[in-house]
Amino acid sequence: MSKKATGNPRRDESLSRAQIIEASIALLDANGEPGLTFRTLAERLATGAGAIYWHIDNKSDLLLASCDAIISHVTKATAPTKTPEAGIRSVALAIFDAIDAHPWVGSALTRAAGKLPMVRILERLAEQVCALGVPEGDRWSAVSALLSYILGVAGQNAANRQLAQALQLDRSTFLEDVSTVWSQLDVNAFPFTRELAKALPGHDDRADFIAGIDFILCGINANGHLR
Amino acid sequence: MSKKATGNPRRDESLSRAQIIEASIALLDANGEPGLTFRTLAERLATGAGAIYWHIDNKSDLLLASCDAIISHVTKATAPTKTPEAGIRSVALAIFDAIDAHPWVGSALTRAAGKLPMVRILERLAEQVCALGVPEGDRWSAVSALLSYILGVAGQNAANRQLAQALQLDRSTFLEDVSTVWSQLDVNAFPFTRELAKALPGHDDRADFIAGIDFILCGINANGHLR
DNA sequence: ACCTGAACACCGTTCAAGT
DNA sequence: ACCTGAACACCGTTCAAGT
Repeated sequence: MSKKATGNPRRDESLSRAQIIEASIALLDANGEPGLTFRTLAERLATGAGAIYWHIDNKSDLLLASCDAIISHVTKATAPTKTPEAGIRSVALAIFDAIDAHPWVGSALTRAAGKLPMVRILERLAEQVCALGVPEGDRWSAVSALLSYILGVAGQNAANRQLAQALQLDRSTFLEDVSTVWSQLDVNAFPFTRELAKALPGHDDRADFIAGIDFILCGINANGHLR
Repeated sequence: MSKKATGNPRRDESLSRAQIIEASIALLDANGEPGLTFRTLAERLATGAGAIYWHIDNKSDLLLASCDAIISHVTKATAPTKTPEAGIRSVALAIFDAIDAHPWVGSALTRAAGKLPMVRILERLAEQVCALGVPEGDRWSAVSALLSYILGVAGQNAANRQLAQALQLDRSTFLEDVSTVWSQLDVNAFPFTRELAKALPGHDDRADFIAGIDFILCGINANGHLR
């Protein structure tokens, strides 16, 4: 009996890029960024480590493609909204939730400057900003502010999640730990942080996130009134 | 003649944490994040790789400490400003410029969730937000929005710089390259991005950055008027 | 107390060799 | 055309042994 016939069933069809990305996402979801390794990936795909390089350029290509698989799904069909403001909130929240579900997407997004995943988000934002009536010359700064803010929250959220994961803590105990550290800071040097520490454990990430979006929307609209 | 007496002059005093951090920053500035290695660092400090571990916990500790050395300097004494708004802009710009000078600080900041460098920025922002007259209950969302935005731009800027550095391109040719890629995207799928591509090469990062800060400030102030 | 430097357990990536 | 898997050139980190 050949090894191929029984044990460790080999794939029948050849490896595909889509298969690799799917397995990559599974690994990233399960064990975070350090969980994605060419060796682990090869094992999971029942192939050799080098085989992957036939379909993928390198690790950063793999990470980018995995990130794009998530983001493209999220930015695809969003339900039509009554106002452009609501549209922006809905795009933003969709990304927020995606990163909540896949923390590694946050850091991948930050490193994919100008690449497809970022562009997908940019496009949806620009679409709504345009619908808001912002003239072409002012669109860039509006879109760029929204994008930076979204990516900023994305990055921070991802970092929080990954740190909590590495320390084997759930979200709330992690926040409590940060809160206690903050409240023990030097009173003279960090009076405000000590105050804010109280609010930290109870706060709602998602609500804070849209609050920020609304601040920016307010600024964008106010700029319009000046014209 | 002993090796110690002439060649490769050994340090006279023992290694210090400050020395290590100084050397670490020099390496990071010179060759970016991949330029920082325990081996290179040890060589530069004329010591063994393991010696560093007597003073530093691990690489992430080293990166955090290096980042904090930059940020603490930047957040230290800022000139008093006429308005809190100006104060916020000045803090924000100081960080923007620091990351411009040390791109690796941007990514380090993103990964240092809740740690000292982030707290230093948070404190300065909270101070000014308080001076703005925002009541304690509303401060967190205002500070958090500003912080997320600043860290978002920080991260993106750092990513751009590091990518450009890796590709051996200067800022303007890098932006032009991104711009051409964007303008070649599918018209149906990315009409807005194609439009924005035109504005990309000419735009002023720093001006865009404060434009975003002003959007948020506008939102924070408007919230006050509702009370 | 502080340092040395070999050794360990990993990485991503390459490439001759196979089918 | 696609895959194999050993080999290469790195990493961060540890630790017995030194001073």
